[in-house]
Amino acid sequence: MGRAPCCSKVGLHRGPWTPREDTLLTKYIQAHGEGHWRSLPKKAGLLRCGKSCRLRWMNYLRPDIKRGNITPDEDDLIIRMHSLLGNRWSLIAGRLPGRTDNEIKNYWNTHLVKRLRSQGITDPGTHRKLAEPGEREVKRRRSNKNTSNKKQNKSKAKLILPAEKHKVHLPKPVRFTSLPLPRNDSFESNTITISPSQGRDQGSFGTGDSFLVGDNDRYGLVNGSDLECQSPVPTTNTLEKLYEEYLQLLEIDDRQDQVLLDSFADSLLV
DNA sequence: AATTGATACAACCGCAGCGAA
DNA sequence: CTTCGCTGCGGTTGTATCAAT
Repeated sequence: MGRAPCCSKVGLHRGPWTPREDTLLTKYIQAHGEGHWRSLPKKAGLLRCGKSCRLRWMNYLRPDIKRGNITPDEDDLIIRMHSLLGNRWSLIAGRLPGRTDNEIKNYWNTHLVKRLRSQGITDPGTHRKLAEPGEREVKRRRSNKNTSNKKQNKSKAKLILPAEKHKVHLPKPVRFTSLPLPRNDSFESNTITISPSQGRDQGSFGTGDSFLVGDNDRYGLVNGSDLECQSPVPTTNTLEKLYEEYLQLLEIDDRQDQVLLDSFADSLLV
């Protein structure tokens, strides 16, 4: 049983991506578009698994990714959407322009779970104060992965912490443009110039007409003039729209109509 | 200054869904 | 209808960085 691994792991790079790998991947996708992940690494000259390339692109290199701290509006939206959709991170991410499912998942696990618990919500997974029998779950597939390891125990221990410790983080580099990249399409209108030898200074962030791609000294600068610079942050209007949409859903939720909720969730997939 | 623990997030893993053959 | 391969998703792990001691 068991499928063959997505690719032979022999001789492939793993772990953090280097600026050179990022450049190779970006340039290849600029030229050939997304997709065909399996064959992409070879064609792009990367010693990476296709899956790894896809992940790197989707979560980090895509030009429409917005980096930077989650805003309070986004924060609230994530909580509301999670209460409706559960751990369907990709659906939630789909409603937060520029945010990736991985980012939202991480944010949920590192910030929101703790915060909800500190607010007395003992089960952030269901947003309930007390565990209730027969609670509905929007669980996807896996059911019995009994991987209780030290990490998990550690995480559980963390969740007992009474209050979130507030930390101030430097803003992560921001990618401007929300143009969706059509699959297998070229980047003609989305040219990115990456020069790893330039601007290795986080202080460059947001200054002049250039901004960082990536963090700290690992990545180069992108010339802002080469990009379609659109609002890096959803406008208040956008968020208000989303709020309205979900307030309506909350009304539905009040009626505890799971069928409707599920159909809504399905509609998001369209 | 060194060590230890906590935190954040990038990256990996394995499985399910889906379409093509 | 079945099989196979690719892609996408969510859970989990690894590790760099920061804070506390």
